[in-house]
Amino acid sequence: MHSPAELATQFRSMGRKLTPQRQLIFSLLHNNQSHPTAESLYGVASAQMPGISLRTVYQTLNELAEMGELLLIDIGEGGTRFDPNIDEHHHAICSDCGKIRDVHVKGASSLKPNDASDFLISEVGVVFKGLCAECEARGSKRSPALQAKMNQKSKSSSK
Amino acid sequence: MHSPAELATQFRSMGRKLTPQRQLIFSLLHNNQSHPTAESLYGVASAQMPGISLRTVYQTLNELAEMGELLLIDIGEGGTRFDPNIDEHHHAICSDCGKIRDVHVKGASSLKPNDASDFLISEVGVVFKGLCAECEARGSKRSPALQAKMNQKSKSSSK
DNA sequence: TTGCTAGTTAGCAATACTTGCAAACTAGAG
DNA sequence: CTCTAGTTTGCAAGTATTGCTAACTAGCAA
Repeated sequence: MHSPAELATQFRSMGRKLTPQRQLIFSLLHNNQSHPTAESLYGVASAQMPGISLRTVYQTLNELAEMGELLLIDIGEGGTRFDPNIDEHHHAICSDCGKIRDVHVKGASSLKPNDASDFLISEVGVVFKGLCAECEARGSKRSPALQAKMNQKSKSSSK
Repeated sequence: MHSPAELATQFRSMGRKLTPQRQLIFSLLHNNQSHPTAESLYGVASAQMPGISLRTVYQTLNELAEMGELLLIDIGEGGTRFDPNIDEHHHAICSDCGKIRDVHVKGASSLKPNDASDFLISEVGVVFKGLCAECEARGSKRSPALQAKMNQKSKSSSK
């Protein structure tokens, strides 16, 4: 994502207005590596600007995504995550704490399905699931049942 | 996924009952490559067993997933997709028609993030986005804006 | 075959996430 | 300073999924 200042210019040049709400969201997103959900961003934003609406957060997030300044990640856990990092990268998701980490993968962009030569690839995404360093160190272990349940669709793990 | 007959045995051996509803769902899932949503399966199931409940479809699907007989795929488009193919494989998703295709990728399992050596990988997933042969042939082109919108979170594209 | 009971189903309420809508508001051009 | 197109809010509505529970039934045992 571009810097708040650059985004400001960009917004104006598109006939969009630079409102305090948008400025706040830009700044909260800048250098944000936490892959926040709309809701979590709203939480932080509310602290600094009481009264800001969740609707506005969603709206601005969607606008940024449309402009290609944000990526949307959907890991099937609660809501959509927003990623201000738009360089080519991939994700490592901890199945225990749910944290998502940006990672780089050598050779990822040259991957090809070996049984779908007729598919015109425009984008390749790699997702690693496993344990992050902290959870591994903590010796975190869950019952296979719970683990399975989590891998499927836990709606509340990391909130 | 195992055959309906094998699943029947498996269910019973776990103290679960083999109901007509479950049998129907097993058979609808067997050799199903369409990556259905719960809703779409419900549609087909209803045709053959009027009165079956969507709740039951969800329930059975979740049970199968817990047993490891199904994989859940979440592509951030409408609902969760269920994949009876549980062998190692990956997915190619057409950004135009939304279809998901199972593909195999040589070397995928040996991919590693090159900047997260402390992450303990348990699973690697590769997703290709692009155009399937049909959509490509049809010369399908969408406006960049719409395209962006679709990539984000279209809730109604392929239903 | 019958009866019993643990496991299931159906249906609706409830929840979580996200968007649609309309009225009130405001950034920024002139 | 004015005006207006673009914004923000708050709430209703929509979609996807699960919780709850009364009625039902598969499958065991007699």
